[in-house]
Amino acid sequence: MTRKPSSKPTEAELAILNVLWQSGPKPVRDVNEQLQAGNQTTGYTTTLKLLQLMHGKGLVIRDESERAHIYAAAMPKSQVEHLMLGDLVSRLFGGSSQRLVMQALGQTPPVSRVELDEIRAMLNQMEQDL
Amino acid sequence: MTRKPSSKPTEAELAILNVLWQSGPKPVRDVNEQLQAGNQTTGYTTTLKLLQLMHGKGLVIRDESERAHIYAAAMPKSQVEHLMLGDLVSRLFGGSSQRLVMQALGQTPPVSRVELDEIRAMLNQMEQDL
DNA sequence: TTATTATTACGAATAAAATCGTAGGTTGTA
DNA sequence: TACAACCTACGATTTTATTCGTAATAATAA
Repeated sequence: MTRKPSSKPTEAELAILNVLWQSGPKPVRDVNEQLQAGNQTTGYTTTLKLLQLMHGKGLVIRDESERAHIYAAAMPKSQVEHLMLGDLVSRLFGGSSQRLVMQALGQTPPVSRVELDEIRAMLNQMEQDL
Repeated sequence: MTRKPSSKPTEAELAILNVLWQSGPKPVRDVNEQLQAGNQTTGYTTTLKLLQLMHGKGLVIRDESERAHIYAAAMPKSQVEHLMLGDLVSRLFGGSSQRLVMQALGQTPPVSRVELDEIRAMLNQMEQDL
């Protein structure tokens, strides 16, 4: 199996991916425990099943060399961020990522002066590359 | 009925809200037709049912004074944008809207020089209010 | 009036996502 | 060996979202 992942992960799948991105490759048990930490109440076999489904979809890869399979995210987090931002931009912001950015900047809590400067730096960089 | 909407709309619900935001209050038939325009293939009663469910959730309001009820979005688009951005920020960007903004700026296609300036203006404005 | 058409309400079918229980097998340990 | 703990696989259930068909009624036209 292991198809190429073209569509965005579901909610439960994203929660799992977050664990894998944060902690690196892990067996099911560890993934499940870390989910509990985030006040989830997911049974072990639920997490297992989800990981198996995600493997089928190509969202995760796994090392089966040991009895307890080790799962890892198939895509870097930035790629899923890109996917999901693109989705939101097209479904809610009429395809304009600028509009998304403007709206996001207006969110509470406001970003700090330092963060504003970092964003400015990025804008300048982008203008260079333009 | 008509509870306060606290959670984000589903995909199909968002498609309907987009129509209502764009065209203003409309009867079911018009909403359905505009959905078709966006290469959907949704039966009339499907749209009707969705609108009824959305009404129950408080996502839309309706004027029942005429036989054909007139539906309207219950929230301004900006509020749903806020809701959904907040959701994405917390689920994928560790609560940092700055990270979301930076990632969004890196998206293709890149924003234009004019848009960059508009974003800069917004940053300056935000710094004022800080 | 009668027939056609439009509209709501709503049950029910279908689809997608998430959850769980159990069977079957491996490993570790007394 | 025998028992307990652990693991995968996977069917089945539950929950949520989406879609559709039909009945009841109102408006409209012939």
